[in-house]
Amino acid sequence: MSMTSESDERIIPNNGVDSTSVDDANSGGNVGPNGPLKKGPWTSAEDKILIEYVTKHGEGNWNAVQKHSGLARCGKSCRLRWANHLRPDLKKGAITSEEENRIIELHYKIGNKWARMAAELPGRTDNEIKNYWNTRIKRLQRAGLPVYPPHICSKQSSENQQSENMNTLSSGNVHHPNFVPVNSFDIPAVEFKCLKLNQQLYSPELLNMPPNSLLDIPESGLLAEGLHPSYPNKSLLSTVQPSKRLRGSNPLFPSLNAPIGNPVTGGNLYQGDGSMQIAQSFIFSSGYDLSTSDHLLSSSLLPGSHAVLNGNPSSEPAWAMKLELPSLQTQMGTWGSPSPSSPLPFFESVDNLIQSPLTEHMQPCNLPSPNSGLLDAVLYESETMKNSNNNRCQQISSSSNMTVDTIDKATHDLCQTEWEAYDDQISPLGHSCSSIHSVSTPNSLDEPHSAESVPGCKVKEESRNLVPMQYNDKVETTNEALFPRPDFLLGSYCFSPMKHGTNDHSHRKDAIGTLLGDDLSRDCKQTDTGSTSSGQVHGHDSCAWNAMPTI
DNA sequence: AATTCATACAACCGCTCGGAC
DNA sequence: TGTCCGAGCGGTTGTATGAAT
Repeated sequence: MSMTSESDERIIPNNGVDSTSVDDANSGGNVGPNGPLKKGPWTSAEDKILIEYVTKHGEGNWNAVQKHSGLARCGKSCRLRWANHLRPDLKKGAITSEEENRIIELHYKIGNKWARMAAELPGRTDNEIKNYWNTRIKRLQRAGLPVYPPHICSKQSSENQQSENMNTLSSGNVHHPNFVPVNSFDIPAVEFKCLKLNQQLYSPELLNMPPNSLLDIPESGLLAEGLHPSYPNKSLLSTVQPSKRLRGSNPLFPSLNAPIGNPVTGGNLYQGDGSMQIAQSFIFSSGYDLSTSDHLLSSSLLPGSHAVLNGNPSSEPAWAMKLELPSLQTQMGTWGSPSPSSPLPFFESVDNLIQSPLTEHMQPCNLPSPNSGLLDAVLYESETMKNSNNNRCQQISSSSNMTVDTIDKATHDLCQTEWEAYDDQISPLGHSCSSIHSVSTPNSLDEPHSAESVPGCKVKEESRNLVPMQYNDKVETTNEALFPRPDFLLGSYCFSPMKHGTNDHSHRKDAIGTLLGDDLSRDCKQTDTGSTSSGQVHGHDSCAWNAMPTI
């Protein structure tokens, strides 16, 4: 566009006001050492200065640019300008059809993760892709066309089908030739235990649905609960991503960087990214070939869960929602359902999801991680000790003594209740989220029923409260609820060696100390103060934990 | 020719994260 | 351990451009 990089004798815009003056006027109090920081379009002179600076000093330390080069631009602006326009490796010109297909495919899989999409498209920037996508979405929406071409969907569906035959991946066998554990450690089985659960939760009907139809399924309930929010994904990613950081898009479990199921507000509706991206990011960051990664990915996760907001009880028409939604809503209307506005097919599937016999899904969760067996054993022992000592907690959690059958029944009742209550919701989609969420995740402190709602295992309340997630204080509350299982914690530890820092060790010490009883009183206290709901979930977690070999 | 509208894209903004201190 | 700051991401806004009326 001509708006950038005119000569220093800038073309005066239509409004007759010199843009330089405008920029200066808009600088809005941002004052650098060289005067007010300029905003607005870059001039070629500024570009030149920036290029020279970067050539000389390299990328990074952007805030130093204005100091050393005299450029009246903030570091942020410099970085953006360089990344989006001045980088020598940028590919100019229109998006090619191949690139377009790739973008569509990637968006189908990972949603609005522009930076990661850009990483998959050499020479293209996240901004470029984002703009392209947004305009494309608008165009398609206006035309009433599907966002994702059928061939993309069919491809994904077929891959999903194929992936069903790859259960071994989800049972801890992650030794795919292309799946090279970074830093010479295996992927913790805890991760794949949960993946397996998810895989089984995803019925074929669900798999064949447009992926975004599943957006209601909270990641926290289907996958994230087995994962640690502060996974040292960055290190993993760094093996394939030279860039310093692709925050959000890169994290191995990006969704977990964000609050999952805010226990106070009753659930973060924006948590939708994760169930898909957890694995996707993992695949990406593991250097796993995308074409093959689909198997792994699909075996555990459905693509398209990126589209968030599905829980938003909005009464607006689907197309009126945020851009990311079309991938959910419009797909439903376009391909999935004869009635574009009807969510019924989706709910039918979700209903199956909830009503399906989770008990059997829990069974495979019992295999200890091949590489964490010792720690698991230690933790299990600590758990056993705790069981004997922590009667008070057990009393508080009366559900701890529930039998499997009892819990199954309770769960069934809960599901019934939830789905009956759905009638009262403005948005059934939104409630579908909360319904599943209530079964699978602790999204609210005032849902004690959920704690006992998970079938398939005896719930060990104390185990749920066992781990004080000090790993990441920002999600501590959530973590306590979502990742209470010791072997889950260990799962995070299995990754910890990759996280360079002093905290890992201390975290490990803290957690193990906790597991060995340091926090018994805390556990009880938490339970007393309503954290009973913190365990309202994770039936499979508890199951896996419960089913661990007794020492 | 003037106006309106849609499109494309650059740039900004708010937020989060991780590292340094 | 907490705070600060740099870096980066995703969403949004602003604006030039072209087509349609």
